[in-house]
Amino acid sequence: MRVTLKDIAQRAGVSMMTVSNVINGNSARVSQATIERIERIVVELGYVPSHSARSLAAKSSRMVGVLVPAADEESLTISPHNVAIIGQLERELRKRAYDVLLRGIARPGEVAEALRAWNLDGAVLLGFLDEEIATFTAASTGRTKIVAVDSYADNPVTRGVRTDDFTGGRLAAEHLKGLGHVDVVFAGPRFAGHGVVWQRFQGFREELGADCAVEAVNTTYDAGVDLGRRLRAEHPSATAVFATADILAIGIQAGLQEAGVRVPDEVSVMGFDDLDLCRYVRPTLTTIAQDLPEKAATAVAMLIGEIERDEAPPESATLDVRLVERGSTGPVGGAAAGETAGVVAGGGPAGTAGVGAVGAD
Amino acid sequence: MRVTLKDIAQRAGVSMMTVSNVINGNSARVSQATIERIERIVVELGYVPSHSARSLAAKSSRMVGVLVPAADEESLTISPHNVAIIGQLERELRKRAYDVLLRGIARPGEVAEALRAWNLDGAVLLGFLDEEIATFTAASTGRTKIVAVDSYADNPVTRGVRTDDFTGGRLAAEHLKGLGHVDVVFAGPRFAGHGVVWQRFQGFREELGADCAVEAVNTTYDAGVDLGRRLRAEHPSATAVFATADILAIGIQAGLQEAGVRVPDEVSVMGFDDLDLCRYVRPTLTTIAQDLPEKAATAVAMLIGEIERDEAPPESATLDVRLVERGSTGPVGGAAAGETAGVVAGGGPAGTAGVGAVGAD
DNA sequence: ATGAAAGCGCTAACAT
DNA sequence: ATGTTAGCGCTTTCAT
Repeated sequence: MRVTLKDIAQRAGVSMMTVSNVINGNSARVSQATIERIERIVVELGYVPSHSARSLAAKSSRMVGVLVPAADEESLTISPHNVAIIGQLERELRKRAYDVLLRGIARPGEVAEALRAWNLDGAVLLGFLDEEIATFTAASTGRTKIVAVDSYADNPVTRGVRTDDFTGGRLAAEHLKGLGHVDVVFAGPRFAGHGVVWQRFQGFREELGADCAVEAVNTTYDAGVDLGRRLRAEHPSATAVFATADILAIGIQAGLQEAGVRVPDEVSVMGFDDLDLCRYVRPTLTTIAQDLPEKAATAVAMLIGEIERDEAPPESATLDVRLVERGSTGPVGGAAAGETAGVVAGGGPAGTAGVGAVGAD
Repeated sequence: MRVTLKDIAQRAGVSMMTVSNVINGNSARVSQATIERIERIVVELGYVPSHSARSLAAKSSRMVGVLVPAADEESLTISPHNVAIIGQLERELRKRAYDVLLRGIARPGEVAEALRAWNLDGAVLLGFLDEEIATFTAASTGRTKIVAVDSYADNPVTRGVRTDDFTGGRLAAEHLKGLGHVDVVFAGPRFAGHGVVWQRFQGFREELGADCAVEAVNTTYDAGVDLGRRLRAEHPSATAVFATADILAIGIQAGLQEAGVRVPDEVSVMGFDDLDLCRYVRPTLTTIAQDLPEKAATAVAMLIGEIERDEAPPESATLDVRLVERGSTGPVGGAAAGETAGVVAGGGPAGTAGVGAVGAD
């Protein structure tokens, strides 16, 4: 059968509590000699603590939930962006000896349920909409600390880690404007007066200093292809598209090319995230990069801070973004136009050539 | 405080056991009237069972582990292929009311530890090497049922779900041979006399009916690029490459193009897996497809079968594969050679013969 | 059809 | 520096 604390205690001729203290590193209360003896026996017998028992007896489970949206009970298609984060979260949590419960959420009520069922110490909410988060937290979360990634739904029980989406939008506009683009399409999922997409739009719009068409589309490759195909017909004068996700941008680019539109010579395309994917496609995708590992690390640090040191709920964190120029963006009018503006194509990476060239508005 | 069984019992004027039976659907032992009364109170009070307590008292936890390799304690970079599977596994398990513990494994001992610490009912091992699995299972796994995905390490305690890798290799060779390719390079991670890669190689080699060069490279985009760049120099006469993973093939293709080699006109490239990625690149990637959702569903079905019905350890399952032809493979000698069959093309410089792609240069 | 007792493996709060 | 006493919330086993 299972090796228990009691077994160790008997074998060592001490009480269970002493063993418990040794196991949990409460060495202050035990003599060096017994510590060593117990540790030897633990190894010898191959003792593994029961987390269920600990979770039941103590107020903590050393387990945190990573909760992701599950469209319906039928699917859990994790977005490439969330995928990257989950891996990093697991790694950060494991380093700190926390285990991870991975859970798709189909109905709002499932959040509170998951938290209480396993007596989770904390939870990371990944990519939920602001209004969903409000719903979750309305249903009292008890003692579980919560951090929301990629959400602007600040409220008494939820802090967040997010990218500086507003600045990301600004940088995108700055880049496109610098290349001479004025007539631009903003493509992303439908948004209202808040949330990640809204922030990006605000920043983009403000920096652009002009109106821009908005295309509400799903964040998928296929939706992008569809938009790319009809872009010329519906926005004949547009010279650039800014998509709120790389996967969408890549689809748009493919749709454009399929329709015979040259990228970036006729239409420039930008994405957001800087997934590995951006380097795989042709032209390579210009995008706004966010530091995913840091995002995960920050989320975990915030969570653990609250859990272990019972720190005051920290401020929500906003991480920096930066522009990554690749091949999918170029000066208005195409390479030719860029060159007549005075730049000598020297063998530098495509896309960077035009930046200084078209500088004047 | 927490709502417990006891609270429900008191409120309903019955014993805890009756409530417990209702909660667990043991309706045979309770009258219809009390069932309804109890269910009403459960909802009213918002009762959520404690999984820790249940796991402790019962012999089951209704939790299964999804264990993935973690190169070192520092990283958990889940491969795109495993990522897709994890999402599907979670979905299948959630449908059956099992929770998922996601755990990166850095040291062999961590497997047994994870299983026992949480009293897991089962575990899915994802993408471990055959020899690693042997190590895990050597350290007795107790009552926990285990299924290994993508492994050939059959042994008394581990069944597996795998792709028909041998046939996959055969199909690849058949396709390339049909296009006239004879001088071909096999690219994949180093392999010995067993395992996924070995199977693919065996099938490939046998169908090809000729010797072929083997390039041992890591399964990454960058390693692929590197190989692509030097392919012409090191294998001047080769007309095709078969890579054991899409991501690798995509890198190879990029490296080739970068070196001025046209794909597929001068060199054809094939991958394995059929990730979404294959449709995003140009030319689109010909590959061997495996049904990932089915793979996950099968793994879960096997696991649950063992857990719940205590079925005899089933046979390991081998899933079908099929060829998906896209733009990265073509007849030896290039489109020109193919055109003798009747097709006239624009003879464009870039190798953009992919589906729907129009020459953009 | 329902209940009482015992304990799963552990830890918190006090002893000593 | 170590031991004792009570549970944590649930299920099992055996009554009734």
